[in-house]
Amino acid sequence: MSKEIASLAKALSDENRVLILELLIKGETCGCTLIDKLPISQPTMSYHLRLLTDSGLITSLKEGVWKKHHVNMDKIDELIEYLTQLKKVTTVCRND
Amino acid sequence: MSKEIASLAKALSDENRVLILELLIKGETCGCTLIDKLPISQPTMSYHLRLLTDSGLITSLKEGVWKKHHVNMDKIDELIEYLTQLKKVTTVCRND
DNA sequence: CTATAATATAGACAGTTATCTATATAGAAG
DNA sequence: CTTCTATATAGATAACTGTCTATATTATAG
Repeated sequence: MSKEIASLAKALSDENRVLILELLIKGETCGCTLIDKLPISQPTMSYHLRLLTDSGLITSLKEGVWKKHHVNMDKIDELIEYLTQLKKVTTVCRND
Repeated sequence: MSKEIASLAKALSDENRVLILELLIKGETCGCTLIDKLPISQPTMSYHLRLLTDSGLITSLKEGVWKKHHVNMDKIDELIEYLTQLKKVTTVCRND
């Protein structure tokens, strides 16, 4: 559990990756349009997209020459759920 | 914004730090009791607690010999809020 | 003042990360 | 088949991370 959370958090621990996620979620799907919007080279973008894919936060589908990327809402939900649960624990058990 | 999120995520990107957060939230407050529950040395624990403090995810208060640590719910909320907002964007703008 | 307990700092080190340039691969179009 | 476009891989590199041991600091108690 905490290992999975740490792994998702690691994927989000770089500003460029957070920005990529935002762009993807706003409707961008293709790496080629993303590179114009971030101050990184194409190989670096490829690297970040692979990391995000590995973490499960995005899914990638090859369509001819392009690759379409999508944010995996389940993983976002997983994070929200974990953090929400964390808050609940406090309200019940805090005893200092 | 995305920079702040990346920074919070980075603080959560290590399993031991996630575990520390869970222990703190369950009522633990003192580093000295934490070290018995994680497979790390005292200096390493000190290192993680400092990182968590720097990120704002926990606050630390010296009380005599001990130091009491508390999870900062505002930061947790900040993360939840951001992720929730991210989901909303999708529902409205997705056009692929 | 000295001993004990909690925490911090210093220094070392192996492993990981984000980045680049240069090059390769794969598919589409002429 | 060649050219163009999108993406991936290789190799290099500087910076950062998590960890340790050893030592220092700080506060309490005797």
